[in-house]
Amino acid sequence: MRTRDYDKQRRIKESMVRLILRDGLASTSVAKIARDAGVSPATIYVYYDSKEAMLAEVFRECSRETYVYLQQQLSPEMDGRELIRSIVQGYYTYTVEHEAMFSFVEQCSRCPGVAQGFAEEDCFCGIFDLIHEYQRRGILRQYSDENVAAVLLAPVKFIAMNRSCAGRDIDEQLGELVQMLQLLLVRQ
Amino acid sequence: MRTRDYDKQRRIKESMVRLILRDGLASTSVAKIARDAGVSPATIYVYYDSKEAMLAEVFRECSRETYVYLQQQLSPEMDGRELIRSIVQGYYTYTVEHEAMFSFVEQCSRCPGVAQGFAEEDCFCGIFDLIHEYQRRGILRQYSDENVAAVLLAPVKFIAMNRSCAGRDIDEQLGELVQMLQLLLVRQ
Amino acid sequence: MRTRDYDKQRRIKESMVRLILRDGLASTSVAKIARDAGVSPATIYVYYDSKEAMLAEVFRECSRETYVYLQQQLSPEMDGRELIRSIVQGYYTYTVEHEAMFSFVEQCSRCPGVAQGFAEEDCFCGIFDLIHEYQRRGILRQYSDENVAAVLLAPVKFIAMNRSCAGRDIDEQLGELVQMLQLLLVRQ
Amino acid sequence: MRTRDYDKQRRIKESMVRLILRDGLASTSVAKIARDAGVSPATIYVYYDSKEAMLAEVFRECSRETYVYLQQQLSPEMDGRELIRSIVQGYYTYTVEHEAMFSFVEQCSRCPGVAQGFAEEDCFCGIFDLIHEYQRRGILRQYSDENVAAVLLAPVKFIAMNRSCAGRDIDEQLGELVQMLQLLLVRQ
DNA sequence: TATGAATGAGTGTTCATTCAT
DNA sequence: TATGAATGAACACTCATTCAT
Repeated sequence: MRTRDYDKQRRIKESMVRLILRDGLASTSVAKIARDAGVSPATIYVYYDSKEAMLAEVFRECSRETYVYLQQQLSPEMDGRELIRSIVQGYYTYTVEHEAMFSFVEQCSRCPGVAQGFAEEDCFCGIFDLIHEYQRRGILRQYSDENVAAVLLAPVKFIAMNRSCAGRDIDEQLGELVQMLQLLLVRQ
Repeated sequence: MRTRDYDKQRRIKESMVRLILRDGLASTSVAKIARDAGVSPATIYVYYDSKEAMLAEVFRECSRETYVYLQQQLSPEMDGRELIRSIVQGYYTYTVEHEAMFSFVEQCSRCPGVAQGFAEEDCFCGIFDLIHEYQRRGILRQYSDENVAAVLLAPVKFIAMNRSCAGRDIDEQLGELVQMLQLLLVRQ
Repeated sequence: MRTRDYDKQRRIKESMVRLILRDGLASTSVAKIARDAGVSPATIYVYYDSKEAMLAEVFRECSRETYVYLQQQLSPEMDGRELIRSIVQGYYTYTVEHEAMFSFVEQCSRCPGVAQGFAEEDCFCGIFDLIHEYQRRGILRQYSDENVAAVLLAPVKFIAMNRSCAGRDIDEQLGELVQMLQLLLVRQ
Repeated sequence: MRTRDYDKQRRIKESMVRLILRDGLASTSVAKIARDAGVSPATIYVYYDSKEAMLAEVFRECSRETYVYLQQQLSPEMDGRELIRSIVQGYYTYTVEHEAMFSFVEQCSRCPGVAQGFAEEDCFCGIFDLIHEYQRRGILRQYSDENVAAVLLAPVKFIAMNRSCAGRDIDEQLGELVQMLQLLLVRQ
């Protein structure tokens, strides 16, 4: 009996994610993904029950990965300002360096049936644990988790998405955003 | 000769926007839109050159509308804190009350070929004029336009999108966000 | 607006029926039918909602046609023996001359989902009216409708189906069957 | 070396027959049969060269079985009327109790390539031997084999197929049919 | 302007079968 | 013998678009 080829599955995932960045979710068909991954369309159905199931599964995987990466950038030794800087910078770097995965997640999260019952915030919980610790120690202000997540992540995403048409220097802009969020969140 | 029927065009737009909220961009076909709008598929091509052109055109219209509405909520008589509150509250209310249009814009904005060469920030310029005025008068802090837009809009969108799974009271959360942004942007 | 081309629909029906005789129900695809009928596969869906709906609709049409033809062979002026002879001979002739339609009906009638809720006997009712008249006049014996239909139709179908491998003369055989059924059904 | 597992082959056959009753020949795939039988699709090809060969082989087996069963119901001690009754009743009982097998045979018998070169009558030969004996002894009338088979089997099949929609009592109907065939075939 | 008919190209998915173990 | 992986070809069906009226 032939055994499962996990490299094949990896190629399928990567093709899907890359093509969705290039052509958009609506224009990425199973046949295109298969051709790009160098497998038969039927092979995709060995690994996934349906296109939607594939999208949903990879969507969840990618969502998790982002936050796992982000968490690895952080350590309890950092002071409050460093923590904010690392989150903002790390999240930005990730979205830019994993542009395809990021775009894929963004598109899936707007798509009914794929993102169903999945909240981005849930992945953020590991980071919340750290933030709570800082809040308990009086280093960060005591805002609600939802709003902390909202101001830490959403503006970065906004900047990452609009970065191509921005005239000014992106590092400078990001630096300013870090300052703003430090001012907002870190108890002086 | 019959004249162009603007009611028909309106119905087409509304059907498209509503169906994209319900089924997603990828699952909304010209035929479905036509059926929902009560016209023939061919009729849609009287008003638009192609599906993509239709998406792009309505996308631009909807994007503009959001900011027109937002601007109407604001007046130069407001003090700084009121200004921030109005922007945040107005934007939130709009996204919730025009859920379909908002979801439509979000989906299109990730879609290459539809959102091509269109930046959300461009629509924001009317509001920037007002903000610049407040900054000149020393009421608001002098952050870059990009970052001001980022912190004012993105967190609201984030909250609006995740509002269904939030345990806590949404008004309370929004109130806190307003306070945070007032603290951040308004010179005390 | 282009109008419906009923000749096209006729060709679709005929292709379907002919191909099902040649290849069997299970091996007759929509694409094959379309190719044979000289239309696009998509065109078939202008006239029918689905393959199953098409089968069911044409099945009903064909079933009805058989009995309409049969009824036309009969007249109240016939005596009892002539009536039996005409039914048997007419039914046999029809199945042989409309072999494709007959085979199509036979295959559909075994297929769950196509023949659902359709009884061959229902089409026979016009002929039953005539038979009842003969029974009332004491010309035919008073057997139940179901058994009269069973002995009049089923053996003919049986012979028609097995006619290729029969060694003996088919007309002679049919003649004998007529005699048997006259003996059975006509009061002497 | 493992030996051929006849239980496995039996399960494959049973699954095929059962599924074809439930879903129809056209909707019964090798994969479904394998899943239902609890084996791998590849295993089916250990026992059969192809799907068509499998259908043809099991079709022949099932056809034969019916007549073997029927023959067992009969004995030379019976008088003419008993013989007719036993054939009719036995055949009916068999079709009802082995509904799946019966439906399977019926569907295959219309399918070119499966039923090719196979006549139902051939299986009937054992019974013909007995019937010939009765004819020689002057108990049954001297009709041709084809017509005897036609009137004995086809009406029963007809009744069995339409039994669900019949309003009247099925035993009563079958009793009448027996009487009719006794009248027709047994020399008084 | 407005339309239902028509379509070639494509959709997601399953097919019967073979491969490698 | 027995299998899950793998597949090219086919499946039923829908797509965005154009045609003929």
